Amino acid sequence: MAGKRTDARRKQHAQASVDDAAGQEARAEPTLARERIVVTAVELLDARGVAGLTMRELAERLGSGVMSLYWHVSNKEEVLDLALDLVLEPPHCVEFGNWREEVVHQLEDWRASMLRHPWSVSLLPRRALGPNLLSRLELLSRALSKAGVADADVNAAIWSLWNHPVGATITRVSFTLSDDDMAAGQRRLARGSDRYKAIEQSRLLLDNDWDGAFRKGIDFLLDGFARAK
Amino acid sequence: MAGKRTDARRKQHAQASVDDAAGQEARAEPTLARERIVVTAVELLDARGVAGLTMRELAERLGSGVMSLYWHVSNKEEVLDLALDLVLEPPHCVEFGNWREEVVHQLEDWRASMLRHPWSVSLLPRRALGPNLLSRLELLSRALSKAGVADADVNAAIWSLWNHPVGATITRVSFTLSDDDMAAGQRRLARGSDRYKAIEQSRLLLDNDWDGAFRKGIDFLLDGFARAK
DNA sequence: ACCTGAACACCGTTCAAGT
DNA sequence: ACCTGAACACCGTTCAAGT
Repeated sequence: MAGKRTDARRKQHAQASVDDAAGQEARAEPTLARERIVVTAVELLDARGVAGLTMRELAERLGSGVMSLYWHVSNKEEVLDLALDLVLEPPHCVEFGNWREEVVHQLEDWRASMLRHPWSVSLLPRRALGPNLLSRLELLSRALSKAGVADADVNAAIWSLWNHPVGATITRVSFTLSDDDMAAGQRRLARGSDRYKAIEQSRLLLDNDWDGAFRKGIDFLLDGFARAK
Repeated sequence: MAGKRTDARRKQHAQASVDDAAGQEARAEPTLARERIVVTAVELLDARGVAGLTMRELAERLGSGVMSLYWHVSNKEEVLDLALDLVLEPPHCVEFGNWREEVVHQLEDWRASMLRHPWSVSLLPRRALGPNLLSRLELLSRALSKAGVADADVNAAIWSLWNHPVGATITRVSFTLSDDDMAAGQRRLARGSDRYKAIEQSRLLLDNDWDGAFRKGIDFLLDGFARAK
């Protein structure tokens, strides 16, 4: 969790890690192999999940020896960082008339990106924030700056909006169970039906309009901001 | 991610898995070892994080052979499930006068539990929901039933509240960096200072009043519900 | 009913070489 | 500058036995 983050003994080329955004036009050649690795890693993650990403398997898919990877990449950790970041690329900046639509669009796009690559959400908690995540945060901040939220509340407002897709996607992924698990869950609910009375009554776990609930959640927040104004 | 969830070839005693809530008073003896394992697993996770939890290390801490664990537990996966669930035990039901305080209390307690065991939040996405998580969902549903939210919105309201601590805790954990990372992040921001103008200006990443922002987020949502009523 | 050690099929990564 | 295979120190888990 904490880990050894001090990568002083990094190979020189590794300045071009997730960390830096500048200077990406120069020396495009060596970066190419790096990109191939990351793209293939994403494919592998899509196909086999986090547990399926193995340096050995990754190398095989690339038709190279395992250790060749380590010239382009310092770690398996770094492969995960890069794969996560690749998948979270923000949308090209669309200009909407009103800031409300802009916020909704940004958050829905983010959620959609994560749902397209369900492993990404499980990597979110333990990875440092990559540049693409930072860019999204920046875009969100800008959109919200037009909303006229009180100065004292604006940061809290940004974080609340930010947390919504994160939480919603995790919830969605962890509550989307195999049919077996679903059946087991139903049985569990039925067994202790007094314990989970409210859940059963509201059909909370069966009413799976995740998209609608997500959208409504954004609206609740935005309405809440308006009221706090 | 998908994985082999069909545990037909489970040892008999393993009916007493996370799944079931009934029949926990009978035959307390064998369960004791199970509990010891889980408690020790939590200690180990607290000390060394997810990567530090090893069946071998766990056995050593318990003073037993590695394979002894497998009589009480079918998997490392199951150890993680049980550890997660143990840590998410809901608070004893306190009766508040108003539902608003009740909701706030529940969500703050949940967040605090996760922050006490930061590894728990990284396990949330990939584990099925244990009984304690379900209980929390039930308690939240009940508290909110007194809020008078429109029928069509009540489930979306519950999910929005539910997602808030999940997202907030993940954000808090992944933005709480080592000092090294913090410095690196600052440098990154400074370098592309036009790219991250809004973030810098609002001092979003430096203003680390996480508790306050979390609480305000709840209020935004609750105010949003009131408006949608 | 409960515990065990040996063994298997994997991991990520170091190192010393190759071209 | 880029790639490689052998080797090391780990993993989780199966199996066949022990008590």
